[in-house]
Amino acid sequence: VTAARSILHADLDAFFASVEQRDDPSLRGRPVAVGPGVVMAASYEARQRGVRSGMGVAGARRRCPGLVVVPSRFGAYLEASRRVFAVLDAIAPDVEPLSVDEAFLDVTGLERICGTPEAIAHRLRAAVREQVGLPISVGGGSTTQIAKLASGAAKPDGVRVVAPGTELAFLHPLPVERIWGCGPATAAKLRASGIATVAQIATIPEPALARIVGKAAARSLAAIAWNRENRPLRPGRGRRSFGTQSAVRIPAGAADRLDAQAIALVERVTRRMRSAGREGRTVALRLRFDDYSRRSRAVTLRQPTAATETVLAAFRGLLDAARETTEQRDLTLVGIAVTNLAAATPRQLELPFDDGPGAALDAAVDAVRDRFGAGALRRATLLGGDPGLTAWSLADADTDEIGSARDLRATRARTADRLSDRAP
DNA sequence: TCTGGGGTCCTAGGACCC
DNA sequence: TCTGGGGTCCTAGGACCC
Repeated sequence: VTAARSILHADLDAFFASVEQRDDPSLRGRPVAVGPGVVMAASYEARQRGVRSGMGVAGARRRCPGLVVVPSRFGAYLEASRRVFAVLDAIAPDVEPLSVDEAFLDVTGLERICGTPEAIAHRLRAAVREQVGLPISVGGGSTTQIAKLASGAAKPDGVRVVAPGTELAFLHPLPVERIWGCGPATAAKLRASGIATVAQIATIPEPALARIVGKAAARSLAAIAWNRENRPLRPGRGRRSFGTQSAVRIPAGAADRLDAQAIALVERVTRRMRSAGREGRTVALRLRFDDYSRRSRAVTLRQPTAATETVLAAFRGLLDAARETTEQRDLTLVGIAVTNLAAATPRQLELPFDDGPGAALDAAVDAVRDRFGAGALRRATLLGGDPGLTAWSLADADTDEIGSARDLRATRARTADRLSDRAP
């Protein structure tokens, strides 16, 4: 027997659009869409007139003549997101980010100290409103599924907590596509078998359900329909991949035009990885064609890397491997993802310090050239200089753009001074 | 509503190892 | 030469989410 859990799901309302309305008072009360091209977020005023995210901007304007379309400002959204998460982290010990604008909070057992889930939810909303200036809705319940659905019911700008014992009454009338995790493919299979509501899922024996949607999906749907789902929260697990993609229009057989795209994609993704201090071992190519079919190719390297040249070489190999497909169909999207992430390992050597700082420096530089090649060494930085040990980190051209031989000499002079200070 | 850019997870099959 | 059971890693594709 496990104790009942108490989960909150906090979800910013029309996130990007709300940030725009917060930062530009003239947008408040007006229908706003964040674009360009495709609606990435629509304010509630715009939603009332039928604007939905994912719509083309042209279609959105047709439905909603007064629509104000503003360009997206991802920097501002990330900053707002960071501040919201700071508020959430102060409210509950376990916070699992689901995306930039939503998170689960585990408030199990906090009742005596912090109040009921409702009370916590109201406090959370007030804090986000005061400290970040954004509307946020909060749902609560005994499982992540219930909390997630409840926050949807709470929108906009509200709270909804599903009381223990009332979960099935809340769940069962819902159409199957409202289930978090039941998308178009699964919903279509269920509908084709005459299953339209969660209540109907609950009445079907799991083996029969498995024949419709497969074993794994059946197990998870059955658990949800009886509110037995017990997905644990995964606070602070960190990202699993870096990726970037770009919608293109490249006719069949014009694969030579892909190389410029490839370089741009690889540079963008490796730069982000380096500034996050991460490296990855698996490089994946994603292609989409004009009929929306997709192809992917992947390769796993022996060592994790975030170096542009290394990733680019791998990516070009994948493009080559996919050549037959790009020769046959028009390409509409090309993307890259790097997975199998690891923390970037600083290139670091530890050397004995027996013969004084000058000798240690020279030995370090020689050892580094030996180990990583002369070209790799652009700058050396002292990490620590305990008597007896020196530690150096190195940057190659790819991880440190300002590295140069002159910098190296300057660095050596500086570190030699510091080493003398520490020398016995 | 015909489609942007960023992610996550699952599954099946093959290769390889003991 | 044929044959277990168990495990890991990798690739391709699919589904789903915001």
